[in-house]
Amino acid sequence: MAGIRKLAEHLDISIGTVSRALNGKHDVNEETRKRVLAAAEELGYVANQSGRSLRQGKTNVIGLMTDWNAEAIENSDNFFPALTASLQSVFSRHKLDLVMLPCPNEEDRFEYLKRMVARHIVDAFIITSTRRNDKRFDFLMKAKIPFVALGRSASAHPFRWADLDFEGVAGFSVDRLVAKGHRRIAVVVPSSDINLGHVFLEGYRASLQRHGIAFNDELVIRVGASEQGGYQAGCELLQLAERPTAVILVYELMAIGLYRKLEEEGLLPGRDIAVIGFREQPRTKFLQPRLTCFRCSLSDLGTGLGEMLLSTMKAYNRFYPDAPETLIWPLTFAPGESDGPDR
Amino acid sequence: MAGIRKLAEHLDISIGTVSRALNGKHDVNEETRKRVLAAAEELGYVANQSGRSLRQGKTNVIGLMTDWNAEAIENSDNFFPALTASLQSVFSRHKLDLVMLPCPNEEDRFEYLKRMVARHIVDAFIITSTRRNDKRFDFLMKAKIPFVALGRSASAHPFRWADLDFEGVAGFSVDRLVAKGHRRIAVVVPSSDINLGHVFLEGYRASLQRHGIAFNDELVIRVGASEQGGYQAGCELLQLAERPTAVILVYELMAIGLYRKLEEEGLLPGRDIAVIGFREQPRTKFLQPRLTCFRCSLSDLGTGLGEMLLSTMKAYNRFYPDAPETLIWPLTFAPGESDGPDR
DNA sequence: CCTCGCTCCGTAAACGTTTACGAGACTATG
DNA sequence: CATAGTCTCGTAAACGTTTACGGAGCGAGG
Repeated sequence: MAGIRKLAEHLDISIGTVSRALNGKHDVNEETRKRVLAAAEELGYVANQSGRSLRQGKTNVIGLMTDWNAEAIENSDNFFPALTASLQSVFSRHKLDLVMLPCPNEEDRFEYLKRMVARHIVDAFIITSTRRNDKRFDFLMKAKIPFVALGRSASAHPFRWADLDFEGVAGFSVDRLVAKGHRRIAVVVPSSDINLGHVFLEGYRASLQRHGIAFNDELVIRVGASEQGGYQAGCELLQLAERPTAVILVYELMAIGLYRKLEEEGLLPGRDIAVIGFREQPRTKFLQPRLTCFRCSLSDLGTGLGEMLLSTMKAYNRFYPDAPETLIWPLTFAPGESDGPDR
Repeated sequence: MAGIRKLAEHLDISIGTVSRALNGKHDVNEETRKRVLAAAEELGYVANQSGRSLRQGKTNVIGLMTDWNAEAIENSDNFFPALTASLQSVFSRHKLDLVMLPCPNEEDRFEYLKRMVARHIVDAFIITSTRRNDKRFDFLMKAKIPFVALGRSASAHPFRWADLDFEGVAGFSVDRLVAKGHRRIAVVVPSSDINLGHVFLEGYRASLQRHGIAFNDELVIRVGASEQGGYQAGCELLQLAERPTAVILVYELMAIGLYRKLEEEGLLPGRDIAVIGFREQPRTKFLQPRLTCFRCSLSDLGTGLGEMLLSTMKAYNRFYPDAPETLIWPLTFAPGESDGPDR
């Protein structure tokens, strides 16, 4: 309720000067500034964000847009909360607040984004769960709104993104399995249009080619990105005429369902079929035999994403989008027993 | 960029009428309203939130405040995301948006809240991780800002809250363990001032008394609300001169650490010591032997909380806070083998 | 003494809405 | 015909900031 006007007349100073003093403008006497700051502290004055936003045409708020229906929440398994922590800490140094924009998916994600843009509720976006064909990026670029993406897309125009190193993981996994003597290596990817599936498959394909192994479409299983999906993948794998000797999972929770299915069939990961998972998570740590997979620091990834967005916002008018920056985030190998003994 | 002014002159109508038409006021010709709505749709006009907020003195945004340092995120394990889904769906029906206010805890939670209040960034709050002595509630009530809490507190003034049924769980668990012949029942609670520990202990105490068992402070273990906390609790339990025959964990992830410690000592839950966990989670489902615990529908709890807040906001000026409403959320029993066979 | 530049501050106009108020054009009622 | 009431709509004043502009005061240089 304070208001800058109250503060000004309490100090017997014009509101313009008060505003300048609080915002650190240089054309104000240091003595005056001290008085203003002291009075603001005393009266508990904080600038009303609506007024400021209206005048400045910006809100100092960053929006993290996520798919957020019940299923997505369950399967994302604390991924975004872990990311927000480091994002938050990067942004807070620049007086920016982070809010999550949970898209309830009943309506289209594109419509949701458009509404958020029109409402002028945030200055910039972090877009996640990128699809291969994702209208959101061209829209944001046309609207000249800064953003970065977590994940790639097939947009015609370049934009800034960060992503996990799917190519690296695909190459490493195939190399390792081939070295152990495997030739029939299946891969399980999410069935949705989410882009990471495509990226991983490209890496997988290239790796096979390097080893002179023909790509076999039958060995690509597409299921939901969940535990249940992993179970279903297990069913499909075991129904193949010629059973694969190894399988790579592109989403971590799938490992849980796959293990369950294998156990039902009396099969043991690492002995009867080699299994490599993707990202290690608390829930996959308890699998027996221990899952061979990769580790990834989400907090560092968040920091990288945040700084990328800051640089985008700063440089926006000058050279964006001619200088897209991208970031491929490495994962470190975490060997278990599930991919079998070395040969 | 559209702006209501552009829209008005495109229609050759005053901006006042346009605004009234869009907001569904009754003093506008139906014919005119149709034209306005059509033009708004065509030009993609959506009201600028800053302007509206400034004029109306409200933002139509609800803030969900959470402790959100790295540790809290890890240990909350998808609890809040699951809650936001149902909150979101309740609020969206009333044209309200939900944002998460992640308090990075470096600074005091109280200061953080005060800043958010002064910034006028949200109309109402949902407060979580309530402490026994929590200054936030009295502050919000004095400031006349609507809120509900997830969890109770020891505030002098009544306010609206929802909470899990700790008393019910405590009573049920003690009853069950006593029926199985246990007399030396330990309990592990979070060591922080978080209020649920106190509530649970009261229920535990009352239950013991009903069964004529003396309360023994030695059997109350206080550790961090995490896997590691559970491990540490295991260490402390096993060091007691006279080992308890049963233990109740007031935070679910503790079970994982406790199992690990017991395994290291060659002890089996359910055979050598009875264990009852609190809320079942994906991560606790895999424990062997299966953990005896309780289930809870987070989405229904979120709906309840959301509606409680709506009613608070609506009724605010009339009878709040003289008519506090509270909600104790039930959990259903999910028996496993970890609490031993019946006798 | 005049002019220039510098420092500091006040004035007032925006930003995009909502809404109290009043006015004009009707209709109904007497 | 006068009056009151109803239905529409335009006018203009807020809401709380930030910021372009200009002016007052003062010292320095000519």
